[in-house]
Amino acid sequence: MVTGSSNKPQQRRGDTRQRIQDVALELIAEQGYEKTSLREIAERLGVTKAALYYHFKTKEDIVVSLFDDLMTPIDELISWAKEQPSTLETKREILTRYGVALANAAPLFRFMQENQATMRELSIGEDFKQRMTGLLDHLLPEDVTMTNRVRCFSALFSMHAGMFVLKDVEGDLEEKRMAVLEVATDLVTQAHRS
Amino acid sequence: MVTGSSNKPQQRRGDTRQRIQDVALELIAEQGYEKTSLREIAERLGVTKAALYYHFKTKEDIVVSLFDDLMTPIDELISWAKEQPSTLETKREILTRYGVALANAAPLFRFMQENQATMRELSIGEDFKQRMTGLLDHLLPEDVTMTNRVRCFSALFSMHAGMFVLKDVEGDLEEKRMAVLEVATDLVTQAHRS
Amino acid sequence: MVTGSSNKPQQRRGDTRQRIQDVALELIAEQGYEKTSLREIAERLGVTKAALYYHFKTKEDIVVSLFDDLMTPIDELISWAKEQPSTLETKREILTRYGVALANAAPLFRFMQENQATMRELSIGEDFKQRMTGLLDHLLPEDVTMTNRVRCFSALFSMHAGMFVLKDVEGDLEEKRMAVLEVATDLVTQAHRS
Amino acid sequence: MVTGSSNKPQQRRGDTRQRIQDVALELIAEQGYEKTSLREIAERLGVTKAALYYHFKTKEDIVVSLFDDLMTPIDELISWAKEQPSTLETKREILTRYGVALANAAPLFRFMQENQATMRELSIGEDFKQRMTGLLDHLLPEDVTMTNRVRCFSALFSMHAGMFVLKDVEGDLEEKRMAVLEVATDLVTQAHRS
DNA sequence: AATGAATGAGAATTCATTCAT
DNA sequence: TATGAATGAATTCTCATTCAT
Repeated sequence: MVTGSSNKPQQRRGDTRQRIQDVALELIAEQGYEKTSLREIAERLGVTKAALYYHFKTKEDIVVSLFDDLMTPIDELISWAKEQPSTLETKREILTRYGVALANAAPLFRFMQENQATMRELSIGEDFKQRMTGLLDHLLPEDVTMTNRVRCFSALFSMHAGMFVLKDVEGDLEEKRMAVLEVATDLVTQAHRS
Repeated sequence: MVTGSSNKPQQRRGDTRQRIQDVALELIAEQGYEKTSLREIAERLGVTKAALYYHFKTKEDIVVSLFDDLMTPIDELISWAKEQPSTLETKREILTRYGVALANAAPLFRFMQENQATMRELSIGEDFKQRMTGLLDHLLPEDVTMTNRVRCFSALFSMHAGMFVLKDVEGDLEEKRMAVLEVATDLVTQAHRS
Repeated sequence: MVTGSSNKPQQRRGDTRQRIQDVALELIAEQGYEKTSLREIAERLGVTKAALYYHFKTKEDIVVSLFDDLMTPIDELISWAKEQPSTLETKREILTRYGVALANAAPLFRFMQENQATMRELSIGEDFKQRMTGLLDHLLPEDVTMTNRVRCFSALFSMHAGMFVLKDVEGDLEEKRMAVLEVATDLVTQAHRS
Repeated sequence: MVTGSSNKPQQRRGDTRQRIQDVALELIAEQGYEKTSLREIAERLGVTKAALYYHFKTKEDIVVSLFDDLMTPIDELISWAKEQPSTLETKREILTRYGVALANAAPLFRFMQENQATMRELSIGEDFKQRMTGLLDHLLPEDVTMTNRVRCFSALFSMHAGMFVLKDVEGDLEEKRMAVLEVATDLVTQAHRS
């Protein structure tokens, strides 16, 4: 992930902003938002706290910036879904694609999953909830009973909780991913047929 | 929620410890663990910070004490499950009872759900994970494929995530609860039959 | 030291005051005055902090009370010295007797030695300094040069520093005590003869 | 003692670290380590407590830093002693030089003398004891009886206790210093000859 | 002779943030 | 593109002390 063409330890230039984001994500996913201090981030990067403020206006800003990269694929997925017919096939494809997006931004989802209290105050919380609702709309069947709604919700939710919760279950990672996707697909399928 | 019939702020005697727990739970569930300061708790109670330290050794201790009351019903549920035959009927009953325990300690589950990063460092994190695994064992079918494991996990998980996530879905609270229970039961049933 | 006629762990009665003093001395000698809290003393005794306040007015009071027992023998020594002729023989006897007093109250002297900064603010500091000066007067020769004054001071000082400083020198305790006394006597003898 | 010629409180730049050390030493020597709070140091300097933490990691760190400057001359003295022949002349010179080092760092020695209980927990305690033992080795005669050991110990000890203890004895400071040195030299000489 | 409950003052430390250079 | 120096506000926690019972 680090390109590292130079050999001088501190001197990568131009990519500082990116490196801040990398380190911030890593630390925050591991320790939580409030437990991760700017001092810690700066230290691990070998720069001063003040340097962080050259690149970002506030601590919150750093986190928000992380989500910018995440939201795009989801927005694209929603756009794509909007133009498809509302078939079971489409719904399955949505879940599959969502699984890919999720795998590509695993640490970020972990952060979201484990810092919900923080998310709520970080503006992005609301942003994300909207995306989820957006996706949900495309999974729901015509017959929107409460049970079906829960089923679809559960499908989505299980997908991005599953990854982290299953961490300490033995078994191949890819196998787990498939299993999660299967269960989610089942749930949506049942909703569709009921 | 506070049982006291009087509303004079200072005059209840002897129940301070309980009142600290009540207020702490309320605030922490709302704002998260790290965002909730002892000053805030004390102020809302009309006592000094030092008073909190008379009743609890540390901030962490307050939270841990909250979980003591929660763990008991779950432990009892596990004990009960241990002595039942491993039938589908039993599994359904487990979920039903779990749902009750969950409803009785809703704010605490909300806290857990939304402060997972914190839980991990609060010792109780591990404690709770063990209970979950304990329950899971009694839900799993004889044929433990990965998919089935995920199904049961998903059932359990959906139950205690569901309550809060469905908060802003319109509909009667009791109806939602029933729907969640139904979906969870379905998942376990499928695992059992597969 | 503890009389212990009863067998119930907490129930020794009547001697609480004494027990507070014992524990306080022990802890303070070990950790210093400010580092030793009343909570710690109370806990080690199995009583509440409030109980300490039944027996002593303040924390300082506890320490002051310890010195009451110490000062008496020294005062007696000074009184005795006052009535002796100012011979070398008398001076040697003073040192010998001082050595005994010192051995009898070793932990207290250790406390004094190691908490001088505290002593200065604890009133007793001045009290003790007066005693020292009183003793010194009886050791000084007629010819009071600065050097002789230092010699006598050094004698006295070495005696009550010696014990603790020599702690980690190998050798029999009694042997060390004798050596210290010998050196002190030498110093006073030289002053006397010069 | 502060070299600065100006008396404007805020305007010196770049020397803050040094100023913190100066003020800390002054206050701690006067009141003891635990009685001196960072607030007090900061206030007297006209900066915030947080500024202290920019320059030093902890309160303990401030004190430790003070000793760094002190240890060097003593280490040099020991090194020097190592290369001299073990004659009486050398030993006298050691004491003389030690007296100089002592005079140059008087407040620090006063702090050590009066806060021994604190020193023991401040790591530097052990450091210093080692230096003392190092010096002692070069003062001891070939015939190491317990009495001789005490004599040398007493010599060293009297030197750095003497300064402060003699504070309230009337007489010229320089004269006292000479007297102390004389008595110490006498003690070592006797040990050498015995 | 002692406890249970509390207080007020203050401690050390940490944090996000700012700004002149 | 950064750093060095600092701040203000907060935090957790500890302490000696008090007082009604």
